Amino acid sequence: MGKSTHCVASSGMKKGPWTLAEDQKLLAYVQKHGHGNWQSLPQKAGLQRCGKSCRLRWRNYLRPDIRRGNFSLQEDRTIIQLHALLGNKWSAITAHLPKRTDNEVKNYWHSHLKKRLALKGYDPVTHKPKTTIFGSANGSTDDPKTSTNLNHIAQWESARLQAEARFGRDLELHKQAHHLYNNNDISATSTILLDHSKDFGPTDQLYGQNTPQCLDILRAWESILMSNYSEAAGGQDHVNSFGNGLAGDFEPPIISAISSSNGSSLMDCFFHEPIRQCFDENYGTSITEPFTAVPHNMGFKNGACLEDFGLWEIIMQGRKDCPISGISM
DNA sequence: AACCAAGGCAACCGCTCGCAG
DNA sequence: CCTGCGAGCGGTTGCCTTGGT
Repeated sequence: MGKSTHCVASSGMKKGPWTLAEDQKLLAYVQKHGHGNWQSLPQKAGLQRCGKSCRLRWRNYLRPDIRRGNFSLQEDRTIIQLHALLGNKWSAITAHLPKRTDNEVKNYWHSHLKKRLALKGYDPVTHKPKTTIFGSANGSTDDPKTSTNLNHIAQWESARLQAEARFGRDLELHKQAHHLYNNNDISATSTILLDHSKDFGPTDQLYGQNTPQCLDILRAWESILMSNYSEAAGGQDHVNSFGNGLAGDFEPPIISAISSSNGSSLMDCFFHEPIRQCFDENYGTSITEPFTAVPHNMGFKNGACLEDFGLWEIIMQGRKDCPISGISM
């Protein structure tokens, strides 16, 4: 283990809140020279701070690509779902929240989301109901809402296990596909991916070998909810009624996003109405909150967020045989 | 208006990880 | 392989703000 690098207040280093002048000094220095070695930066920049403090200030506050302000419902959901999957891995969670810092997400979790879950009777650590899954605190499951919530939690757990299993299989299959692709055996690559899509649906081939696990579980969960909803709705398509204008079957949501041409946001495509309702019931968020639309200039002409397809983009970059039309590369 | 408690958030601290020598 | 160092991560602290009395 390395020597501790924390700031020593007695050595003349300043601590506490940063002043505007300090911010300006740090900002100016980094913009001109880059941060380079954080340990030596304060001296070069003329700051009475330790390097660690400078690094933190830059990362969490001064960096130009930071989005501040309220978290959208979409971000809320992402945090909650990823926290259920990853636990307190704030950096990993933040990796899926563009322009947010891990510190901000962590604080937001502790001050807002955790409480919301607790308020709804869920353990913020396990994301399971605080009472036993087979009955409420008073031993009754008569309350239909409680019953629904428990059912959703069971579905979530089922999705998680399903996703874990699938992730393992995905990895192996895509290793094979990737190997063949590297050897220019496009035909064999397609065969593997198409066979795979028979089992798991076509979205998987979009991601290539590095399917993000979080998206995988979201899809798994969603597919369970969608199939259940379909049954409950007597086979009628209520799912697509929200806004992406698609008719008919329960298409995998990401494919819905890609094939939609009316400018609907990723929210519209990725999380259909019943899932929002379910989420609202489970986590107490308000569906009346305006959804943050994904800017239409982020990649897909229809508004789907290219960042969500980042790995696929990397894989497909420069390829002329991109299977989906209408995508800006 | 003054006080107090609670909440929110920026910053700190200690530890681990990864890498170079 | 071992050691030292810088960077990153997650938990915690403490100050400031806000809301209630």
